[in-house]
Amino acid sequence: MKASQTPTSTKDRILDAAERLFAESGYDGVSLRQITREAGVELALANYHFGPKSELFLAVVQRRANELNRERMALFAALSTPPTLEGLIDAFARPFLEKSLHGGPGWKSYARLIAQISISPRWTERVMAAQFDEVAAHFINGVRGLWPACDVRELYWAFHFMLGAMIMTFAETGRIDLLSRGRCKSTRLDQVYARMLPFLAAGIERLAAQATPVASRRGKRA
Amino acid sequence: MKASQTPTSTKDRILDAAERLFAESGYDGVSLRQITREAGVELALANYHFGPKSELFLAVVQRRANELNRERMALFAALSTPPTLEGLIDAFARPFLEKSLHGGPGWKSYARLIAQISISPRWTERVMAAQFDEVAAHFINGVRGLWPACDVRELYWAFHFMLGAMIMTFAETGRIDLLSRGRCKSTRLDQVYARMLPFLAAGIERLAAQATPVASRRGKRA
DNA sequence: GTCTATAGCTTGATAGAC
DNA sequence: GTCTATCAAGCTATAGAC
Repeated sequence: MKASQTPTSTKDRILDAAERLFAESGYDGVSLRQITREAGVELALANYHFGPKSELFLAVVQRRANELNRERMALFAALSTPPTLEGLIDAFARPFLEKSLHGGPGWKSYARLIAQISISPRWTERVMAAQFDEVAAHFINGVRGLWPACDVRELYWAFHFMLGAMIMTFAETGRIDLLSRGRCKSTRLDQVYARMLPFLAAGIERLAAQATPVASRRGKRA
Repeated sequence: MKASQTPTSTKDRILDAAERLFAESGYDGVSLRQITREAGVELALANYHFGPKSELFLAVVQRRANELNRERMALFAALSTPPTLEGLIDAFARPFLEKSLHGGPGWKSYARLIAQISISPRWTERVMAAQFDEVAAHFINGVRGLWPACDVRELYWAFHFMLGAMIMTFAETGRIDLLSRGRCKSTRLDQVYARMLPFLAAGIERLAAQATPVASRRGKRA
């Protein structure tokens, strides 16, 4: 974007540090002092550039949300017509996977941050709905095209379950590593992803099929 | 348990208030002053009864974890032999559903608290693994009995996705209410649960079937 | 844009009287 | 077990010099 050899601007240094720390300890678990210390800048600069702490938090979320949404929309646009269900799920989830795997450590932090926000009613409306509902609606519409006679509510619920599984996956909590005594590794996102896709596709298919009148069923099969 | 007409002990008043507030704002989002004020007791009593704040937090989690685990184990024990997959999922998830629906407001708070803890690596080992791994292993073993030739790792991952969907459901964030413009209601846990069960069963079945050598497949079907 | 200095509060924890 | 009082540290936010 910016063609210059300055290592990183003060604003970006603050955003990076805030992202890392918020992801680790949550909004209330981090102070502006910790953030500016980590960023190597003076305390007062956080307020100067972003205003109050809550605005800094929103700025952290927004920075990557736009990029994520753009990539998701691009993948939706590139799908075959009609798309496959797995294609739709993949278009929604893959940008997160790719960023987390190859986008640098900031994206890993971001994934954990989104996980916290997704779970907390406190940020649901201001952050989740505001940033992600448009793309979510796009996904739902795509699935709807595959089961036109299915009650939409089933598809909303299916999306809700999908979100839960995705968030858990990208948060990389390490829980499954402990439970499986090391046989599974949360950090091997590529391996988890390869299982998540069929798991979610099967779940969505069953819900949709159950709610579709037999007379109007297409011969849909994996 | 305790046959007395005392309304509630100081310890329980503190636990109840802490549960409600921690669930709402997270560990760092609540002060001991808020908790004791809400409980109607003096600040110093929190420390007297529970020690440092972190210990109070653990006490809040443990109080209901034992009850939950006991009920889950009872349901596992009452399953048919061999159990059905939906029966196993139900045994694991239903206690949470019933408590959240009819156990009083404390259980609703508890559900949100567990959601936060499940997502945060900070509490994964000390809380989630310590409190819930035993029952989780029981669940996995049950599923394993249904697909003896299936690689266990697939079942761990399936459990991981299931947890994500469950947590998202019981947290009742209201996200899906906004996204669906009121057509779905997070608070109608009974309705969500009726969809969650087949969704998860289908997902687990597909993962297990994919990883099971064709030669050893039983004629398993919904 | 950056820095120092500080105001005004809140925090977790405890000491000591009852 | 409960209360009051308090400490030392941390917090967000800002005013004002450069």
